[in-house]
Amino acid sequence: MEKSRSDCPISCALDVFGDKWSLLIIRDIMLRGKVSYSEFLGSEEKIATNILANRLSVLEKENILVKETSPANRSKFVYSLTQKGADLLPIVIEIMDWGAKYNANSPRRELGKKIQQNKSSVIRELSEELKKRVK
Amino acid sequence: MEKSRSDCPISCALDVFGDKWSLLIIRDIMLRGKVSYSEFLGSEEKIATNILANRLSVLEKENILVKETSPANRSKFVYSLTQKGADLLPIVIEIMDWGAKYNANSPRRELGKKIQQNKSSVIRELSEELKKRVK
DNA sequence: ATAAGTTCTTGCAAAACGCAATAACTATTT
DNA sequence: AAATAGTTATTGCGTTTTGCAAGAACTTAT
Repeated sequence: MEKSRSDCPISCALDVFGDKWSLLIIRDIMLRGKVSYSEFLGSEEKIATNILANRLSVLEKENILVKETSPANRSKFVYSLTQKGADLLPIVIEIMDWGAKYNANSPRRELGKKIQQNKSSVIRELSEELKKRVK
Repeated sequence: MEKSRSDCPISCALDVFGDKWSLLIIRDIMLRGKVSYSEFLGSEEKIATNILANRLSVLEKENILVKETSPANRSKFVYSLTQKGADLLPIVIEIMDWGAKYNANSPRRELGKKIQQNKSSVIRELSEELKKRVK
């Protein structure tokens, strides 16, 4: 059993994804269609390989991600969200909205504007999409 | 200017509060009526004094918190949320909901149950409350 | 003066991070 | 079956951040 700092749900959640990288991996899977180690490595934030390997193993252990061999290429692995992982969607969307609102260098693109106009419908629709590929 | 990893709003947001402690301080102010250094130190998660001092200065520099001398006790400081800080409320509430849903040791109390029943009304009402004491 | 309360700094050891190199594994090519 | 290429890690090492204990700086109360 891992040590948790307290029973506060916020504290427990931060014990899992309270760092600078975990939610970016979640974002890549959730919003950018990325599924593999090399695709995560390619993201603009340039996560280091050892950090990526560590986060993937933590997220898998926490049952947020599932790792499977790719059906197309059997030397490749594919990472998918579980329902627990897909349920992070509202958090990711809220963070995206706040970040876009308060960072001048983060212009809102299609999704960002849609969030601004009707956040709950974005969450509802993306949630349906995610449901189709949840493991 | 601080180095930001990318212009992605999620990445920029995590550059600010993507750690295990910042959102717990925000929680204390937002939901628990805490306002002072010693009150933050007293929280059950037991943040270290140097980490607390560092996080408070970062959050102040990022214009999420404002530090003022207490009107009641002039040897004391009081930390308040800015509008930018108060706008973190939806994120905090969503994290709280997710944490309560997936952590068996986080029983839902009054607020947790209210979030489960009608999340958007909780956010709306608390947002109004916060607006009254925003700096 | 002394004591007590509050906020913050310093020193030091431990853990996490960042970067480069390279290993392990599978599939493909020669 | 040897060599090559692609994917997913692991290792080593130096830097940064964290965690913990001690105590300093400041204000107020006695």
